[in-house]
Amino acid sequence: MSTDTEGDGPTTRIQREKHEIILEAALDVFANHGFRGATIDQIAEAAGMSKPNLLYYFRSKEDIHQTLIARLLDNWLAPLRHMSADGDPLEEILDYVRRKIDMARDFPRESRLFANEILQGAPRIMDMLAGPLNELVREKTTIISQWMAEGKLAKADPYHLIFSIWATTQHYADFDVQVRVVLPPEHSGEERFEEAKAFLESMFTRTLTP
Amino acid sequence: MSTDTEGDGPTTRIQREKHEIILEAALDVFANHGFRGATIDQIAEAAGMSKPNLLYYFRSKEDIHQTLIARLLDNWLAPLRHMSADGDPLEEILDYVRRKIDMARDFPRESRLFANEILQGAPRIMDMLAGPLNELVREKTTIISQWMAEGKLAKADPYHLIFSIWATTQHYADFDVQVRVVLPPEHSGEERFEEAKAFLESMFTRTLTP
DNA sequence: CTAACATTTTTCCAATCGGTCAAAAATTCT
DNA sequence: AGAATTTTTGACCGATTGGAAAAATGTTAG
Repeated sequence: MSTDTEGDGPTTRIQREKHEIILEAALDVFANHGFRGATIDQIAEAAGMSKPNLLYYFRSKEDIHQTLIARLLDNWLAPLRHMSADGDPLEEILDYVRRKIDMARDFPRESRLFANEILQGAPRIMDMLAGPLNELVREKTTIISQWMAEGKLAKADPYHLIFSIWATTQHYADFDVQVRVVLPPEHSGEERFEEAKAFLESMFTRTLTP
Repeated sequence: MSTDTEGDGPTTRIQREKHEIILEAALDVFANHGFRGATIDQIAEAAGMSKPNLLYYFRSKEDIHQTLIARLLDNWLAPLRHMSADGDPLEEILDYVRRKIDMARDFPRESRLFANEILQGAPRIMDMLAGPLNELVREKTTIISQWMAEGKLAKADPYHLIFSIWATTQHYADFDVQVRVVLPPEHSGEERFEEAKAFLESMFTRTLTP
């Protein structure tokens, strides 16, 4: 029978492998061309198989994309979830910044996939934004506000603080091409992520130190 | 349809008007769907004309897009160009931040057009990035470094400072959907730009005050 | 009015798109 | 081994795409 039914039914070794290969290839293509810009042929070629063969494993282009997005969202919120009310306030936030920079370095395609989705109006993830993300942010901004009220952090709008963390960190993945072209040659190696980390640590420390 | 007014130029008047209408419509479509995701039919419909009629004014979809990009780049670099070595260092930078936020509010489609282009690897504006933009940034980072060396600003990497300004300000245009969904209802009106401005002024002031 | 020109519409086309289907090939099961 | 099942392929389809051609419709100058 076909394997593209939803449930985690009996999947063979080949099926699991091919699914992985396809998703890996699709991540590459979707991240660089967006949903509309990507073609099944492109993904199939990147995955080393024919288009009908790919469609044997996934019902449709949407199906692949949705699977990719669903996987992404888990890891995407992890760093923010990790922020704990029990830790040292500044250190918790700096940790969050560092983790996000690491993600921009280690998973740039995932970041661009997400960025593409938001840019196009987030049609496929609006529920997640309005639901889990909204709630998570509300929860964490509450913690941050608490810290500020207790004098452990300088007062600032916690929502815009989070936006600025998202923006600055994801920028190094989403606008990587621009960053690399603009940076002078002696800084355009992989060390730009460590430089960014240092800069952002300093910026947010100054911003949040009471 | 057509016509009104007599013309000063034999053929230029109507053409200029239609060109404007088309570019305005195309900006809307390109910003929301990307280059590949946009169709000539969509643009034509938004411009209130038929596809062949649109193609009478522009040779191709690329032609429209390139015209749009070329126009954008002028205004895009204007705020950074405006930064002067003669002004008060901190105030020059805060001015830049404010102008960029204003642009995110007043020209979000242009920002998303640009973001789309960079996300896709900047194939059509690589020359501009590697040329004029690179040089402009080099020029301004030199000024900033000078200010820091003179003790007028706290020391920080000027390139990453500029990146953080780009990222935080453009975020409010490019990720507008997310920003609106995440912000609590009482903050999701148009005042979010003023809040952002206040937050970013504070952040960059703290970051750059010696 | 009419000729010259500018604009618009109608019709069409080749390429590409996402996706189907039946049959071949490979694999697994007994 | 052979049967049953899974995987792969090739041939094909309808819809959409960017775009061309040319006729039809204004518009304007003489």
